[in-house]
Amino acid sequence: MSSLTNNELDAPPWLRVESTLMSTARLIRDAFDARLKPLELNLTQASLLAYVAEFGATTQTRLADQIGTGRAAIGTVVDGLERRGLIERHPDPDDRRVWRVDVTGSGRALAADIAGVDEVLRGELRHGIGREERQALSWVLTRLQVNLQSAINT
Amino acid sequence: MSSLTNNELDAPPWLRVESTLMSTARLIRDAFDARLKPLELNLTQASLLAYVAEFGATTQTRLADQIGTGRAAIGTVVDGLERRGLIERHPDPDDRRVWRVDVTGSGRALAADIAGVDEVLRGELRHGIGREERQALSWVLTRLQVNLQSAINT
DNA sequence: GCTCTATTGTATGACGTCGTACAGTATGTG
DNA sequence: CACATACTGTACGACGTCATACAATAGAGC
Repeated sequence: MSSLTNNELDAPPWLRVESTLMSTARLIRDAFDARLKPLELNLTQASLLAYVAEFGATTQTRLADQIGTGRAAIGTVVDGLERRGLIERHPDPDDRRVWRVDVTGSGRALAADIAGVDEVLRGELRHGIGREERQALSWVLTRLQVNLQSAINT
Repeated sequence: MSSLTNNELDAPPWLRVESTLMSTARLIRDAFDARLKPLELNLTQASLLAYVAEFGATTQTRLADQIGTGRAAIGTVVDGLERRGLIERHPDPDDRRVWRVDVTGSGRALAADIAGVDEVLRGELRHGIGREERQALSWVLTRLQVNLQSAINT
């Protein structure tokens, strides 16, 4: 069951806040996956479906950028959701290379469930964390991303 | 190239701070992997090696708990590092089920390089982020983990 | 119009991790 | 001592993602 990860005491000293952040990210994925399991979706599939339901017919490359995964991976995700009849690929009249990925009726219904799951879970995650703390978190994360980005490009 | 992930504007509204956190975690892994590449190590391998170098002969299950991955996966990581002569498996005189994973001479040398890489990179990541901000970040993350843990067990 | 470059989606093989099942061993209980 | 239960490391199959290479198509420059 591993109670939290005991990051403060005997974690390898060369990974502290960073490792806490990464284990938190894993827990977020686990929590969403657990809540989405009744819908037979994982977080990636749910993100894709929700995005298409929200913004309408979308290119796969755009989806890949939004979800944060490669184009190849998105292709298989789209395949799966399409097989289940949740989305459809329509040809784009203006660009014959691309598919316009759009949500179907049952897909839209499922997207509503996803939104419900999401709202409930995110409510739970806010317990004991004030608005200004969340904003501070967001700010530090953004700043961290800037530093990380320039660290990677070196 | 994707500049940062533009999470504030057109990210799916049902994922905000959480998605920022997850993409930050991915960037952390990427940054460490990039810096560790000259040593031909990824973050998991480096964590394992550094931990053993720091705390001495260690059980694989303990390593799995510390690194935050399953026992099966740790086994293959240990295999790889052992093949490269960086660590050794010694039988435990008191418990014939377990291996005592210990670092070799060359492993210890490489662990020193890892520590150097780590210190440099974490220094870069601190740019523009004050001590109290880092502490606040750590606090919120810990609190988030508590909420996540109880969300998962439901 | 033609040519060169960029972009889209896909196929393929690889990697890292997971979940499960398993044999070997330890530990507690009668 | 015998037995049941718990734990360690491993084998195996599965999944999700990645990197690369590719054909088809678009767009820019001549």
